[in-house]
Amino acid sequence: MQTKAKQTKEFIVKKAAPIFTKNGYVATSLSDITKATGLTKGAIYGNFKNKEELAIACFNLNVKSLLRRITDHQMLSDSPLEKLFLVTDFYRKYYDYSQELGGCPVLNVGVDAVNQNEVLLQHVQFTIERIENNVIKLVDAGKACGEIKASVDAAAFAKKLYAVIQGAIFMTYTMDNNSYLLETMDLVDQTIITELKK
Amino acid sequence: MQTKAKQTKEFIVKKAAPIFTKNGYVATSLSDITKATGLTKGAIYGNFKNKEELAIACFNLNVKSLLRRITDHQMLSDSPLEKLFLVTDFYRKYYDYSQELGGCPVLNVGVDAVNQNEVLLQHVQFTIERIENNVIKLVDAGKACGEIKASVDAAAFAKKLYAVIQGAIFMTYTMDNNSYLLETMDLVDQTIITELKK
DNA sequence: TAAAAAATATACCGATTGGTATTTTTTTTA
DNA sequence: TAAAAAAAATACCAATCGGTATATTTTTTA
Repeated sequence: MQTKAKQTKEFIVKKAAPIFTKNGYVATSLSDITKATGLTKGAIYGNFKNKEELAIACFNLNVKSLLRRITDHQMLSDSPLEKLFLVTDFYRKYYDYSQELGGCPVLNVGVDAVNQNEVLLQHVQFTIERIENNVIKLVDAGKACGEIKASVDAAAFAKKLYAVIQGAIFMTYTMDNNSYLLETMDLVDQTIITELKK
Repeated sequence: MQTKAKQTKEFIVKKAAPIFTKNGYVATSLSDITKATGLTKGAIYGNFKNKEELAIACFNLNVKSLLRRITDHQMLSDSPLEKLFLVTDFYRKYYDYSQELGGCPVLNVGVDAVNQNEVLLQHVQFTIERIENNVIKLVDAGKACGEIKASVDAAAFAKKLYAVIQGAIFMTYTMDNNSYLLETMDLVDQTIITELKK
């Protein structure tokens, strides 16, 4: 029962996660983390091998809460097609929600990690694949229950869907204008209707 | 005729621009730049007030060549509607082309600058507005010559178009997979046909 | 509650950061 | 071509970087 150890470790990750998302890997310093946690470097390095291991733990925490939120939101309906609309619905509120993560972890860490940190990049790639697989399963389920055209390429749709969503997130953050997310999600809804709906 | 001065200045920017795009502002050090240029810090600081001023000059150079390429590509047709298809066509080849810029300057500097560098962010925002305005003008011209529905909201379309494009760029770079750009541009073409084309 | 173990704090390390003052070299002007 | 001006190189600065060895404190075990 090593309660204390795990508690501190979780505490550090919780405090550091939004900082890494907001600033990026290189721009986040150990002193940023000691300041945010009120702990010293000894405590940080007692719980994490190095800065990279901490950054990965932070990314994993952010992804965990993000995926939980998306999954929870999808429970509002049993229909696969409706669940797809609930995905766009989720991202309509994403600008608000993602603030507590320090921004969009997939977008920020993704851009940050390309050419900079191979391990972090692999984690982002794996996360994207997980999210796309969720969409693929929804499309397949929609086919099975006759809501979605059997001719639809689920994998191709999932790729396009997530690309469009990430673009809307980027624009909303960069322009500090939520209408990018709102209007682009409308476009996605229309695409779902015209391309997928039977 | 201060040829020498301007020459060196341009030389530094040219060498430093892809480094800033690739690594981001904080992760790019002065020693990266002295190494890439073969010059010393004295030469850099003799030509630029500080690192920020150099980063802005680098971003401006990248944007200049990017906009020139888009504009040039649009000259392949006189029809406004065709010019819109030429935009998606340009971005189908963007993964190759943007490598020489060190990545997509709008995406990379945008994500990097949010919460980190207000001045750089403003430059990114201004660039996005310029690109969107180009699209708006094309849509308006398309209306004027009867190619595009008069009911289309040009500004809203421009926002959605560029959001989708940026998302495809992000996914292609993060997944190192050009099919995101290809397939998403197909989606955009379909949207142009169904939403805009008369 | 005393001893052992674990966790945290302190103090330090060499390397690197952005930036500057000064000297040397190069270019321009006359 | 010599003097003046400009540009670039050198040498330096304090501050900060990630990381570590050791001392101290706290927690757990017996």
